[in-house]
Amino acid sequence: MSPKTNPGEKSSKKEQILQAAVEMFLEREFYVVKMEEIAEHANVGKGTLYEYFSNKEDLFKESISYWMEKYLQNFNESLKAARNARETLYHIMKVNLEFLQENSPWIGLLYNERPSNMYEMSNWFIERRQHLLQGISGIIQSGIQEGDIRPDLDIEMASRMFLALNYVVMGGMIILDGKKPGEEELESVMELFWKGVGSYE
Amino acid sequence: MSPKTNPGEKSSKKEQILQAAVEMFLEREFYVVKMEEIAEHANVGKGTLYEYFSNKEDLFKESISYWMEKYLQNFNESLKAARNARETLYHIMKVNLEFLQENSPWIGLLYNERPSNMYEMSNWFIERRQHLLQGISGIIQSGIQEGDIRPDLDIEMASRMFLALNYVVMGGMIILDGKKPGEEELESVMELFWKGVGSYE
Amino acid sequence: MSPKTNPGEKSSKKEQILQAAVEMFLEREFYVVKMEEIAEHANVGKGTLYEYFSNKEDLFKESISYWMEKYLQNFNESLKAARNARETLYHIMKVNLEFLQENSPWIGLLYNERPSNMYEMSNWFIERRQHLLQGISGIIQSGIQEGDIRPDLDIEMASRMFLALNYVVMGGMIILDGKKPGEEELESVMELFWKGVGSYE
Amino acid sequence: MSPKTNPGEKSSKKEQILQAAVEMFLEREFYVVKMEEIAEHANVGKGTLYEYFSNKEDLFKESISYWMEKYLQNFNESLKAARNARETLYHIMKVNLEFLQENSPWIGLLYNERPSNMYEMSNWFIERRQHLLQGISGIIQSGIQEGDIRPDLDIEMASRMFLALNYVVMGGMIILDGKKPGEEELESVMELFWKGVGSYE
DNA sequence: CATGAATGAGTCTTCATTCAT
DNA sequence: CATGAATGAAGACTCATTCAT
Repeated sequence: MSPKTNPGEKSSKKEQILQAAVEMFLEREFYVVKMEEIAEHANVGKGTLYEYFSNKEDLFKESISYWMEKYLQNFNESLKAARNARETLYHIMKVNLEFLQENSPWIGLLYNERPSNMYEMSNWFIERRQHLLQGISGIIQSGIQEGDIRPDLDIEMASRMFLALNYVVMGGMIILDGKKPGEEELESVMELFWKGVGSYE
Repeated sequence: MSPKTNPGEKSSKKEQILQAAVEMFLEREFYVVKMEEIAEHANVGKGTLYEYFSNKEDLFKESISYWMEKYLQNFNESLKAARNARETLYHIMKVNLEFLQENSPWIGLLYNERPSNMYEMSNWFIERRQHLLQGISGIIQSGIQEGDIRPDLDIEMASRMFLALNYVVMGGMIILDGKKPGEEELESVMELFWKGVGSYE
Repeated sequence: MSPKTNPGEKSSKKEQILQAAVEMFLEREFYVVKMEEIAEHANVGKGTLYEYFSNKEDLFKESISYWMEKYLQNFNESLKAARNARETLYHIMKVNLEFLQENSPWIGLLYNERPSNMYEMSNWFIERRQHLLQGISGIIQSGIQEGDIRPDLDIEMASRMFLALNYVVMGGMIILDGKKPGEEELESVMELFWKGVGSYE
Repeated sequence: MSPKTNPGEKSSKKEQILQAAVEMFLEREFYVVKMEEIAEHANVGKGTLYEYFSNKEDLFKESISYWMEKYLQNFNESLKAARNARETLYHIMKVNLEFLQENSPWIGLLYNERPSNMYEMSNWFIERRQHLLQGISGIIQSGIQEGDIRPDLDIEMASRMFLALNYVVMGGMIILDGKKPGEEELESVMELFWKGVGSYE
């Protein structure tokens, strides 16, 4: 009967706040989101926020981290399944897209190179981004070993390009067009990544 | 007597402000830049800002536009020279990079898909971005006609990808690594864009 | 079962709180001491404070009263012993000093003329202070009757002066110089009070 | 016509605020005085306070200092006139009293030994207090040389006693009784200081 | 009785904007 | 036109107090 007896179903108050906070921070800028709004959105009192987070910045960091952690879990799961490089990347792109659609168009936070004035946070982001890049680099290297990917490319650059592609897909399709990309579109993007734009001359 | 009588030597007060404003907005977030700072930086009184701009948001828009217009001029010039698609794109990438290095790492403003809460502004950006995309689409289409680019690709997607690549190149090299990308790196990026990552099967 | 069944060994919860509260209020300002801190210091829950005291002001008053009552007991005992005026006053000064050293430099609360904005409290203090003044007045009157004190002085003023001297002695020696005044210093202060500064003309 | 043309008559805005602030801080505790009230009392906007003082504590310090400086000027002038010790001290007491009546009953701030938690301020006070004590010590020493004051007394203690007496006079007469002490009362206090309470046995 | 999680009224402080000079 | 002193609306944060358990 107590809220604690049902831990899986009813999130703790801290998570309740975290959930409300990400939603707002992912939609609007840090400076525009007001603590009071977050409290309202989370159905708690203004003071309660400060029971769990020492200040706005802390709440911001923790809420973004909270969300990003979930994103990275997703990403890591995509890496596990044994598949060839192309399929793995395709799968990542797909799962990624689904995650974003369910959650928020805000993976930009992760891809964005923008140097925030919240330097501490910025470092946190850069680290996570490195993690993503390394994961992708790994796939590309496997791809090279298996002969699927040409061995003469700049691996790091290619990884970054893949990240950017996700960004493009996300940005172009979800945000701007507001449509859920189907297999077709994903395939088209993968083709670009795989074959490039050049024609066989 | 008018400040315009000396156009080449002394920029008008409005331009003076504009110049100071971009510099600050390109470096720090909108909400962090204070009107007073801009006034100081521009060597004018705080009240003077309001002689030329109705409010902070307006100053922001105008100053960013001012800067972006210069960027677009650059971009448009890259389009003019008669060259094949690949050379044109390469040239755009190069000039783009140089412009950014001389100015600021902030082309993110242009590439960023992030929907600002300044919706009006956002639309302005989206329009300019469309202009960029159309320019690139044009080049790609020419490329297709000339047989340099394979005709079966999704042109819009490819254009977006090119934009993202610039962002990635810029972000990865200038901001994160702090190094000036040379011909070599640019070539490597173009290769990726052109050939993709896949090996010749 | 009641906490009072063990009166000597374990003080009641109320006294526990009272004790913790005085210690804090005597050291830091009313507005700086937080209810939560008091609760922690007293090893009780925050809510428990409100079981025994209706609010912070009440707790303040009661805790200060609690402490002051102990002080007044001390004072009253000094009055009892049959001695001549000078010895009694000397004794008061001495005992007073000892009490302060064992407890806190905060007799200022009692001597201080400062009108607090807690007017109710202020009245309480003034009453206690009157009690002190009356006790001292009584001694001085006895001294006059016994011929030890000159009969032409302003008794009330002299009483106040004696109080102030205690304050000055206390303040000057304990707080500022941080030294324990010995018989010598006390004697020197009594001399001043007794003979004044003037030379025999 | 401009307010600046009449500098002696109409105080600058900073002084205007300072004046309002002392009045409030001298009457009520730091934590009880609200910035908004001060602004109202000074007839300026809330924001204006922050044009001249960086925060509440700063305003407090500056306003108290401002007032105390005026007090010390007064005190120093009392020292100048060539008179014998007793007359000088009497004069100090009198002028002191007048100053307090015109200004505020708050010289307690200066006499008070209470260690504030605003340590910086506290040091400032202690220094000023030392200045007072030294001034008085000087007078007492002169008195000894001139044979008016007995040479065997503890000069520092006597100085402190004199300060305390002023406190007593101030507290007892102005604050508690609310009456303006006349020559008679002052004389009575001086007598106490001079002759002490003891009778010639 | 005891508790401490939850609360929101109340503060200080910032800063875009105005307007008298 | 140019200025910067003045302003107050708005927001982050604190903490005494309540109340469900």
